[in-house]
Amino acid sequence: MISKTYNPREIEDKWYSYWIENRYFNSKPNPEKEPYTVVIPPPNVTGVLHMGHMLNNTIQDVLVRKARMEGKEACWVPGTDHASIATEAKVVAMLKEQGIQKSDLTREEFYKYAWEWTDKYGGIILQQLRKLGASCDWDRTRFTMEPSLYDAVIDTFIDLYNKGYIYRGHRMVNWDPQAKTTVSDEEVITKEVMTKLCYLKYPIVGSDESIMIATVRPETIMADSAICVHPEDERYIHLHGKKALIPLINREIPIITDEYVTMDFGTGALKVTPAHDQNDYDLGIKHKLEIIDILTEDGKLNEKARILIGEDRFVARKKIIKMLEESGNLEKVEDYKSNVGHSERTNAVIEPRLSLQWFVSMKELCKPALENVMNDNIQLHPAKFKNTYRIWIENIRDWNISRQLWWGQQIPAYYLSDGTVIVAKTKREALRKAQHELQLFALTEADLTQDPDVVDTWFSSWLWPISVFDGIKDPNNEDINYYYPTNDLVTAPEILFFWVMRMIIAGYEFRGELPFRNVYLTGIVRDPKGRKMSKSLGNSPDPLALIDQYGADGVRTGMLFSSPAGNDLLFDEKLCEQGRNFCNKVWNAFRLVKGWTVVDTGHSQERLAVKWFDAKLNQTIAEVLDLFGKYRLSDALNVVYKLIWDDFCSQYLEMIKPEYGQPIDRATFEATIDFFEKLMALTHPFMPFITEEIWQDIRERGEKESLCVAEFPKSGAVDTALLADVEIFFEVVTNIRNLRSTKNISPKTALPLAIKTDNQGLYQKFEGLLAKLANISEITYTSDKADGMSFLVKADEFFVNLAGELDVEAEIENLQKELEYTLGFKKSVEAKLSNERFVQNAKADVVDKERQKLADAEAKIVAIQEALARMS
RNA sequence: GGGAGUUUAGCUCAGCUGGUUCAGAGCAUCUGCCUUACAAGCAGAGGGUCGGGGGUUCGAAUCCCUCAACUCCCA
Repeated sequence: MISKTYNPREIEDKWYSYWIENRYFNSKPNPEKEPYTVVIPPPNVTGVLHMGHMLNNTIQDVLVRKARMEGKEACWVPGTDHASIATEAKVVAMLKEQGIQKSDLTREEFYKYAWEWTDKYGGIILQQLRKLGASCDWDRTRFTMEPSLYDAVIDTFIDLYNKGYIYRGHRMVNWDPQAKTTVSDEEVITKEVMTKLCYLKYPIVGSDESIMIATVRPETIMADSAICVHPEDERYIHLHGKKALIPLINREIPIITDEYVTMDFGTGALKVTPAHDQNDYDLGIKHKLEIIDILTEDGKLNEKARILIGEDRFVARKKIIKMLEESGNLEKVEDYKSNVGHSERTNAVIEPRLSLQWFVSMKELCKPALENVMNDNIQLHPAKFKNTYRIWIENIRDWNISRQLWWGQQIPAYYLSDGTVIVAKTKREALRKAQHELQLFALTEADLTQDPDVVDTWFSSWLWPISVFDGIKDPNNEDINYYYPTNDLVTAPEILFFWVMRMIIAGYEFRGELPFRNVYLTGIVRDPKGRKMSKSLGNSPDPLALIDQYGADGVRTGMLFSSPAGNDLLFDEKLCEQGRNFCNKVWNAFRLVKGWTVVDTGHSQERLAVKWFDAKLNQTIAEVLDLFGKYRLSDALNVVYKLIWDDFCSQYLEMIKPEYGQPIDRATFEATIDFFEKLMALTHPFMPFITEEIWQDIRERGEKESLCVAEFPKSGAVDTALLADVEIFFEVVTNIRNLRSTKNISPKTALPLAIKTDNQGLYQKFEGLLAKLANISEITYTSDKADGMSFLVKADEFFVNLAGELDVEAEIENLQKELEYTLGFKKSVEAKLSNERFVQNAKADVVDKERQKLADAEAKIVAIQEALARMS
């Protein structure tokens, strides 16, 4: 006895183990097959599966499973990212709980803890992906901090340094004074904060006059290098070239002009503080101003400030306002809303700070990355992202790659006591270089100090498509030669720049080739109200709980139903419910077919139904393949959904279904099993578990057979004439059912039908099916009229004898409505055709179509008018 | 402040290079059904001035201009 509802729990683990045991997901280079490669966007090793991963990995699995079934050597490489900031933060927090300070540990000791932590919690997410059905080659699991990938990062650093792309320089960086590290732009969260806008008077040297500036950072006036006004600002023209005095410390600074200044903001005069603001820094460079850094690395004022030394920047702000007030330099204070950057990790206010950092010069490197996306060598799906990509890459800045952290790949730069830099893979190598190239033969390893910083995490993940195949370390190995370039990358648009673009750069730089051919950009998973899913809002469902409740197949299809590429997905559990219901529908179709007894009659009783569904199936397979080619997976799924639910279940199975307890003839049965098998194959990429279960049970299978390596359906010939005829047939059926519905006649009551048509042959074909689907007792053909309610399909008239009272009035009304509509239709067509310019300008086939429409409409009008004449 | 994108049924979205009375799908809604595969279901139905305005064209949801609203990215 097969269960009335589909029970995913019993089935999913069984088949996942079966797939793993039989190593269907494992791949090795096979020259006889075309490779199909996908590398997973490595989730943070600290990560836990969330809805974004679910969507992203479902899409990858659909693509990979389809490729595998198409006979390609499918290889999906899983792995995790060491995520230096996130992981280090978690390890530091864990140590703190144990009463250990990071500063108490040596780097080596810290690493021990970090690895312990990684081994313990890392990769939970990869376990969770198995529940989803992800068909990754788990033997190939990689981690960005494992030795081989670590080496790749170091090697590429040295390579880029030697090529002159990596340099060390003073730059304005985002400084977190609490964590005492730089943070990347993406780790800075800007928040709107209420602050005070202070209007300060700077006395003009050699005059009684003063110039007023507005600032939200009065504590930085001691770092001012100039006052800047717009060159055309009439208020200040007389001050050009003069000097002003910084209040409290009375240092002289020049008054300069630059068009950068907005005349109508504040007073139109700007204090220029190159050490503590990015824009001021740029201005400072342009005008060759002095750079005075008055802050320590933990955000306190240093001795260069001359006053308030040792005070925290925010304490100093309060104090200096008071001091300025007392000295008479403070004109007024206004409340002011401003956007202030905060550290994602510590929530400290980010300080723009000049520091000595490592950079990658991007201008040259990114040229092929722009070119090859613009010319579609690498295709973005949807293509609308090309524009954004181009604009961004055209405005690219040099990439700050050093991070003041421990967990990550340590920068392979060694310093001599005089500051000389030697970039080399190891200390020994660096020493050798120093001895040979610098002739410093007396040097020992003890004289060399390695840079304590690590590289930005993206500096390792940009190698991912190469490094997972060890293509940096061993550029000619079998794997990299076979699997690279990979085929499809599936990721979120928000890391298009941080990650995707950099992988493309790395691909061309280190392999001379693109890293992947297609980039499928998913949307962001949001809640039904359109808000981002977040822990604090508590609006993110637990993916594993969803799988438990709706089944992995249900959740997978639920996610895909409503997520065209590039569109955000407004996730609602109802979608999973729909997915689950779909599974149930498939399951019950299976139960029905499975329950039939088969009899050998020597012929097929339902040849027409079989021929029709064969055509429909082939047509839909072609459509699905086309949609896959365009990466329109959501649409592909919807097409399959309708094929199964509407065409297969609602129509086909009802056509061939024997009376209760009756057997089915073998030919029809075999055809149906064949269809079912193809449908399961077509659906497998979307719903791997239920399709495998049914596929395995619907026919005898051999020992090692599996749907996941069976052939993906190919489309065959489509009998379009038959499809068109069946459409007419369906319309007749719907009309009859509609009549029943409005007249309250049970579907169980068989009704006689009379047809007035010039095309008797068409309907004779469908007599048997008409009887079944519309419960028609007998069919007669008439050249005149017959008793009963009538309706029209095309120009043919149908009479259903309802045996009850005829509602002539209602019928006349219906006919009149239809007549009105058809007359209007005819009129609009005629208007078109009588328009000379239309006939002249429009394409011939468009005009022909219009003529055909006119003829059809005229025939229909005649039929309706005849019917009306009979009624009255 | 600069840039990109979106706006079509109650909701989420299709609608490719203008051409069926072109206005579509799924979900939701309404009506009637427990019809021996499935009530997680079946049969049927209603619902939209394609954001507003203007233009090009024989013809515009589709192309152009403009206004408005929303979203994202960079500053």
